[in-house]
Amino acid sequence: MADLDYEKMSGFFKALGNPTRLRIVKELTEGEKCVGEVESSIRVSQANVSQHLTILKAHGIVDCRKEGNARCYYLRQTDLIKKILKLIESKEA
Amino acid sequence: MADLDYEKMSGFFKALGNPTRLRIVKELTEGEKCVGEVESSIRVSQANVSQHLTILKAHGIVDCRKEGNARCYYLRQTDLIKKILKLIESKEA
DNA sequence: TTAATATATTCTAATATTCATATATAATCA
DNA sequence: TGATTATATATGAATATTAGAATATATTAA
Repeated sequence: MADLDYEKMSGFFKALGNPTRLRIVKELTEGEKCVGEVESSIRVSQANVSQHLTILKAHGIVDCRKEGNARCYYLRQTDLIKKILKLIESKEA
Repeated sequence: MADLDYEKMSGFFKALGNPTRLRIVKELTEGEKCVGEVESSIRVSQANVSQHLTILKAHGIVDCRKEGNARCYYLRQTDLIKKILKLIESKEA
């Protein structure tokens, strides 16, 4: 196996290593949502949601598209993310 | 599904969200190693390795046992960790 | 064009992380 | 016992993260 890019790999974990971002990601496993929808479902300020989405996007976890004056965010690799979350959720303490 | 503990889950990701800790974890997927062995394989100072191992232990990722005056660290859930790492490693950019 | 809506960005203060240095502890050996 | 080996912990400086407040931008509606 070739050398792993630990910086990049750890960056992925780091992006998920914040409770608010994890909640956002979990919301998006249900499907694409715009910022306002995420904001109201997790009850975090619009600015903060936007900041976290920017971080998730920078790490390649989400992407977005415009729709009117809204921006719809979605997971880039839904299956991968779902599998990982499932593994962690099933992990006993 | 019951409410998820996002603090705890994100703590798990956060623990893996550092390149040095990820390298340590990767080393331990090969089997139990004592601090000195980890130190020489990843070339990080003893104190720093110890600090990172303490963090990994606090998040339930590793545990350790004494053997003489050495301490052997091992993954608590080897299969789970291996599965997760494999998923991430196979993920395209 | 102006107003309203949706989202992003900038700035700041509080807090957390990281690594290095120095020191402490604990087990083994002579 | 004292010396050595292996590991852990305390401290501090540099840096990063976080959330909130204020403001900016972009799209749509009037």
